[in-house]
Amino acid sequence: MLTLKMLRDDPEGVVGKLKIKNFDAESIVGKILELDSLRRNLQTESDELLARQKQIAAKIGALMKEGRKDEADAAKAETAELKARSGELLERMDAAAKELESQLVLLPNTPCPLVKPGKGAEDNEVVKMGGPEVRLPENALPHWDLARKYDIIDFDLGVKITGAGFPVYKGKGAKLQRALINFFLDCNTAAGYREVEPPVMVNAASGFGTGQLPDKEGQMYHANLDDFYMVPTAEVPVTNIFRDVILSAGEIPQKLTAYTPCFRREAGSYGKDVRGLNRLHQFDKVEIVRVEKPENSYAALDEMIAHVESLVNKLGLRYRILRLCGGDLSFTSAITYDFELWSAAQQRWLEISSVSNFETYQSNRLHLRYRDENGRTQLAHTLNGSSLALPRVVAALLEDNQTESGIIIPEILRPYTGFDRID
RNA sequence: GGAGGGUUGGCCGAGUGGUUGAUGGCGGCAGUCUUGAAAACUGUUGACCUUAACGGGUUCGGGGGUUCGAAUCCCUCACCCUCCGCCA
Repeated sequence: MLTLKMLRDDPEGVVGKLKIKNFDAESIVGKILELDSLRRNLQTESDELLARQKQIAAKIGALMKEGRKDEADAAKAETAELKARSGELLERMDAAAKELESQLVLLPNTPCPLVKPGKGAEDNEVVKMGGPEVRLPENALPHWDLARKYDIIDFDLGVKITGAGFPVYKGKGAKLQRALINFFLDCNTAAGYREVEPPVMVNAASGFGTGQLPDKEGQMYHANLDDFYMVPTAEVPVTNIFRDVILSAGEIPQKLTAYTPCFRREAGSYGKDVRGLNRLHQFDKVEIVRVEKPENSYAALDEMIAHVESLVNKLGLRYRILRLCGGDLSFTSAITYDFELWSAAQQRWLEISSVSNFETYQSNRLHLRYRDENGRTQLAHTLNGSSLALPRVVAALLEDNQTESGIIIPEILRPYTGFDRID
């Protein structure tokens, strides 16, 4: 969430920036500032009362020690009224703080200056195109037909076992998944990211820390009995490693990578968007997460983009990089670059990576701080990116590399797959 | 799942109702000594809220209660440990 300081220092600025996200923050910001000053006044008042109560209690202690019981009893009477008043004040203060928090959580992150206004996906800016042109053979098939033809991904079997969106990978299909995961992890660790294997279920505090809760509750699978959530992305458990942490000067930056299956309810999706591997309820993804000092976070973002681009290039796939416009930015992001692969058989771009800087939006919720040169604690910046999400990489790879004699595995993956084609 | 024992500052560890935000040790930082380092000695060293500042307040796993006063008593939740049961 946004920091109160930001809102106090420059409320108009925040409202203006949020307009770029097509978010009208005017009334919420006004309410927050009102609640903030109310809360602060109540606190000052209540602090004074508490200070007096403490003084009297200390006096009573001293009197009791000296055996002056009558005087102590007289002092006790004094506190009765103070107690009642401060009790009431605390209640009001608590209510104001709660209300303030509930309003603050409604505000999305402000976009950084590079983000342009726009309504939605159609206004995103293509910042780069790369990779070879795709030339398909006659009668090229979409990946769901290829999957059936070579018996490598079984969507119907997944429906039987669980439901739609839970495919079963078989044979070379399963091996390809494992190869891609290992390939991506190896590339990431070679680039200095430390590998972690986190839990794939998280508690509510973690969901709140990265911003999935409360507003995106419906996107996560929830285990009622234990109040755990299936992770929608490794970002959640990995970033929460740093919840309530103060990093010392030597511990920042942090660069982590993790593979996890990801679980998304995707309520409301339908049609060609969800066909085959295009949108699943369970899928595999390798993620990179960074914790940076504010002054370094944009350089880190550029590094992450270059790194993800290097992965796509190694796979030899046609891609483009988009800078999302304000209207398409996620709630928590200050800036996001999307990577998309060209699916020639489907004649559409498939999103395979999203690289974002959250600045202090997550760290404020997480209480993730670091100690600066002066020994003061400051909120750190968090960033993350997919590197990469498997299903659509697999979709594009199957479709774009299909030939009469089977699907050609990119050279770089062969040590991982142990085969050079699927046929 | 059953029974019992725990949770104190960066770490270890005292503390069972009255200046205890908390003895002591380790670690960190600064200084003395030393050519330098080590050792020794001295000092210093949590976080958060509020304030222009002085100051004030909160914080001994979380929440609630008793009391003039709670790290200390009571209730409750979470987590950890031990034993039993179950088990990849």
